Amino acid sequence: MPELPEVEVLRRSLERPLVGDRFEAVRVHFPTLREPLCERRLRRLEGRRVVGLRRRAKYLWIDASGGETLVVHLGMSGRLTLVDRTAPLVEHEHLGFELASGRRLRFRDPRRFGVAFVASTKDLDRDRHFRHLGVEPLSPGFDGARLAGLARGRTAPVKSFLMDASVVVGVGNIYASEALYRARIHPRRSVARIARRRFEVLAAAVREVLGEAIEQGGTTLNDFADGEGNSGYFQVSLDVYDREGQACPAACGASIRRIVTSNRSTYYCPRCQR
DNA sequence: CGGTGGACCTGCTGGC
DNA sequence: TGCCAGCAGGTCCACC
Repeated sequence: MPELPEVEVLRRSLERPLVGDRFEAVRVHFPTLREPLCERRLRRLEGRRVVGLRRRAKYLWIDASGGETLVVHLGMSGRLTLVDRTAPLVEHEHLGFELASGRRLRFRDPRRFGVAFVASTKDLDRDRHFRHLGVEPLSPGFDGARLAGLARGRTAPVKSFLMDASVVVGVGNIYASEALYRARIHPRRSVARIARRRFEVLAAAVREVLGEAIEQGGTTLNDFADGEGNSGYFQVSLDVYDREGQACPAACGASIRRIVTSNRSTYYCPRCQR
């Protein structure tokens, strides 16, 4: 489900309601996620206030008072929503945080690819989940020169390269296809055969598509929703993703094609992208 | 080291 | 109508 824009939309939607609230009780209902939930660690949040929300890659960091941070990753199907504390448990509700305000932060994840844990705030950057991560695409350090440098000595298809979190974070299967369409680069083109100038175009395309998706509230294909349950709108602006057989939006006369690269569906225009 | 393909899970859809 | 293969927005790891 969620790539960088969806996690950022979630972060923004939760920031106002959560900051200043206090964790009163942590309930682990079903600990089996990609990494088993550690109830003992999670309960260290009890009694602490929320002081801020940050995002790193596709992870949400909820900083609590006393130097502890709740880290959440939504995997493919995870949802983090605010509900009334008395709302009934739903299927696949693994975890709930009861808040002093009378609400509950509910974490539900049918496919169980998500992650939730508590770590010391000051150690986050050295945590095994984060220490290998590459550049944030919306940070000033991300540009064509940086991408070209990271591509040096590599031969992978550009789509795999864009989705490699040790290179650049947050770009998943939807936005990789979309950025490459905007940059007019064929997804199978080796990064060894991309000129410096085209890396500038690609970096700009990545920034733009992620930025626009955030403004539109993210992409809701099936079930993405922000912390208040609102769906996104960017799905109507997707140029190629899941549009196999449809006319290229540039009206070039070709239709969108679907191929599989490293086990993921990839969409592109065979005429516009070279 | 870089690159690839499969494993991990449940649920929905489309074709027969 | 009902069944089932195929596919789904992520990440990690074994293997070449």
